[in-house]
Amino acid sequence: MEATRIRAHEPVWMGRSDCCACPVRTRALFAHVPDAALKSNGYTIDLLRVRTGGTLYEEGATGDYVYALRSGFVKLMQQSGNGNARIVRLLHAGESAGLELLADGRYRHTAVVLRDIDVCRVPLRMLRTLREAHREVCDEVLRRLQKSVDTADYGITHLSTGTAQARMARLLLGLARGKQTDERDWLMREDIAALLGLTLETVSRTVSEFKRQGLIVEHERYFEIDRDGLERVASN
Amino acid sequence: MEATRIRAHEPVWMGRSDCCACPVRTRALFAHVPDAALKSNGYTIDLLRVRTGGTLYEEGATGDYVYALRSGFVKLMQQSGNGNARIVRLLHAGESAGLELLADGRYRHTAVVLRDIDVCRVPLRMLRTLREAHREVCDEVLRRLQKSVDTADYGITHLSTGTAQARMARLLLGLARGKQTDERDWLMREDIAALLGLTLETVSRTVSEFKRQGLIVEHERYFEIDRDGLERVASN
DNA sequence: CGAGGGTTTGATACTATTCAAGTAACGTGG
DNA sequence: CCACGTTACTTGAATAGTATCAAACCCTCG
Repeated sequence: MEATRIRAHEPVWMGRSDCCACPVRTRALFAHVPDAALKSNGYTIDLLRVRTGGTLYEEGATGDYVYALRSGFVKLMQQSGNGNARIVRLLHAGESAGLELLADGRYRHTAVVLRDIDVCRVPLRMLRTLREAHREVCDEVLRRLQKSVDTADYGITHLSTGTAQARMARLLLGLARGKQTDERDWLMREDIAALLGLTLETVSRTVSEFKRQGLIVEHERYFEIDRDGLERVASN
Repeated sequence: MEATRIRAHEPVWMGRSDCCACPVRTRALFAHVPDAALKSNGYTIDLLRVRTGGTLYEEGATGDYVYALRSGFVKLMQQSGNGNARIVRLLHAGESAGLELLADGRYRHTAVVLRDIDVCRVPLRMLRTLREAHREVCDEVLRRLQKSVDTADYGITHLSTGTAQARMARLLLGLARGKQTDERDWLMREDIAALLGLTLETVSRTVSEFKRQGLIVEHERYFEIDRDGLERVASN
């Protein structure tokens, strides 16, 4: 069953993607490209499904595809000097991965699926072509890169600074909409650790401590949070 | 003399900047824009000089100018949840600051001068105009944003991960060209601390320890470094 | 039922922070 | 020119915070 287990992580071809009928059309990479230009430009976008644990691409590899996430949840990881990898960003539906190919054709991270994804595989050459023909694509790429910068800066300033409790509080506040986290954004302790630059054990202890203090309640795959309480902890 | 001390940090107008004669023309923001388009577009770029300790702009403020650094050294800082600020990036000649205005008109960092700068103050509207007229400007902005992403990711993965010694070693290796750091890139202990997410005292102790181990020799305003030794420390 | 993944907890060692004191170099004003 | 304050840095001692190693727990799944 070795082969089956590996295959479970392989991308599955789900058909040719039709951008014009994309569920996230309005916030997609090609949101402002006319339907006509999308339909006939000589390139095709494939729609792939990748299961939890699968990989889109590896850090340092060259590649010819940029990915646009339709649904699911992905982590972008980088190897630190020593062995342990660090998560630099999390991606949700509507976001894209691998845009760095535009600069020099090489992926910066290893993209690992945290929750089954449907993803559009966009040929780099198609993106280049559309970017040249349509100013709006330029703008959209710029917006996405700026968002990456902002998220990375947030990672430095808020998720890599302060005590374990402060970092954890900020992460929970960032993940939650209202007073609970989305179960689609569930992270295991190990991933939280890689995101905050801590060990799995410290994260586990911090979560336990928050529970004791009544700052969070853990449910099946989401946390119920006390925003005011966590905000106090976050500013320590 | 209070007024004088403040004035010493104020930008000084050095004249109108002539991009066509820019010392860093080939690697400038408008490197690939024809001379003609730069000379007559209705906007002017002023050349300013700001002394060490001066500020280009403040985090959270709206603004109408993007800055292109001709010479000198700048730190981009962000306030963390608690009081202490964190340095997220350092800028050198040829790099630009405030490109995030293109996204939503608001500066993300406080830009503080570490070493006297000459800087071109580019009106945001001029940048927008040239970006629409010249695809190369789009590409140049993209390259710069991608570099920001890369630098920020490096900050997470290498400068905010591991022991104080490992982070410090990576910083020194990053700052040095060959076997010594450039005295134009000199950082005080406090800034190193803000860059690595450590305290000033820890940085001081780490530097002392490196000296004892013969990994570095401190000169007037630069370090002589043992690359192999530091690389060993960096991978701990 | 046994195996493995994800998690918790304890004991201990290590690392970094904090608070405090002190040094050295520099520039300013009396 | 010296006294003084300021800035940058160093060092020590006590403490707080985290990592590490080890053991055990709770599920789920074949």
